[in-house]
Amino acid sequence: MPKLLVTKQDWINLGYQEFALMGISGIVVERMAKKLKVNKSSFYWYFKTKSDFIDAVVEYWIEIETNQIISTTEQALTNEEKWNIFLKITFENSPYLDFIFYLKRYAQKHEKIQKIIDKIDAERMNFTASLFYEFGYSKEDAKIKASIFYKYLIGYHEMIRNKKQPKNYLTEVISELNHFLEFKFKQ
Amino acid sequence: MPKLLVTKQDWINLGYQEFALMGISGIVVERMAKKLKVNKSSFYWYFKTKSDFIDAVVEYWIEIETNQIISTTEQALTNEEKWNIFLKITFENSPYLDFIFYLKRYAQKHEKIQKIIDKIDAERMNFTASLFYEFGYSKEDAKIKASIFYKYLIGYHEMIRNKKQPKNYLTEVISELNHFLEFKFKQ
DNA sequence: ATTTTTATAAACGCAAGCGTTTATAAAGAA
DNA sequence: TTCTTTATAAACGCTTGCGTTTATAAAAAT
Repeated sequence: MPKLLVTKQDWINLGYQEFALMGISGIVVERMAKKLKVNKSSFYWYFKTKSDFIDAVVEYWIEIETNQIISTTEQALTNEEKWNIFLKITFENSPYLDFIFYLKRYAQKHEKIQKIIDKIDAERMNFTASLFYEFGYSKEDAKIKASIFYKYLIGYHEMIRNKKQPKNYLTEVISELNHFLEFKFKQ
Repeated sequence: MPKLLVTKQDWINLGYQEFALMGISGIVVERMAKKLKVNKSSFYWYFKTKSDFIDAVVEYWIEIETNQIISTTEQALTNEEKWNIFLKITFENSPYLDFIFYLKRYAQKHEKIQKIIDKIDAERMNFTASLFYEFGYSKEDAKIKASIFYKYLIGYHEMIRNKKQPKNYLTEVISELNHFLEFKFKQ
């Protein structure tokens, strides 16, 4: 084989980035080829169709997005530490947060994707609920609070977009969370 | 003049619809012309550029979206009635809700639009806060509660998208709202 | 009754994007 | 060493979309 200029993963990484920035309309083969400084035939070598490519990108997103949140949080030893890490990870702004936003819109016409999204949303919600349960809520309350928390989280990110997030952003967040989350750790 | 097939407002209405469905990538002159069963020269007759068209669509959105919510709500006589109308209007699903979401993404590269959005968001938030103030909160509390409410509202719509909203959706909503909104009306 | 304005059609040239086909050079396998 | 596979380049045909230009018919103005 010739010297490999661009790997399959390079394409997926870029696709992930572009989709998070512009959604499905950001996935433009020739433009991505230009960015990777390679001919588009590289794309069609690795992926039969654009649709296959999207699938690969989504799979990659699943891998890094949710799994990382869960595994990172669960590394913590104490509940308080878990909570702090969880808050930091979930509320910290990132250019990739829009990925799921655009994916939900894309899913309007792609049932398979909608099922994936429902699964991911449920996983996140369940994980949050399990955290809240550990923190002292009953199972039922934990579920309800997680549901409210998740919606608040989405709204939060929607409101801070295109704004720079201050260093002490968690202070304000926690203060608002306290309006519907009662558990408190020693500070 | 010849018999007018398609008015300027027809174009704007369609643009409004398309943008709410697909964002900026939904504004495609020739596709819209096909939908209106007219030649695209009609478009370029009314609008010098696509950018001018977007501006007109945004202006239209401002007109009908926020103003309607506020004026409809304020028609109510009692506080309880206001609250009920407000809840119904804000939580009821509509295909046009995505307009502001896509507009926020569009605003990433259009500062003028971002300023419009900030203004609208502030207006909505202020209106909500003023409602909550009427309902008994202090001015400061009303502001905080409105801020939480608005985020919850956004998250709610993000979560029910692509799902059919049950008839009694308000029951669940109110039950969750009660976790951070204390005011209650006689039922 | 002309003339002007209005609103659309038809056609044009151009750029971008899709997916395919053909060519080719480097690496690995035989 | 020859043969095969791998990864990319170059070129092609086709479609979509942009914005412009030219033509034209109906209504309004003169």
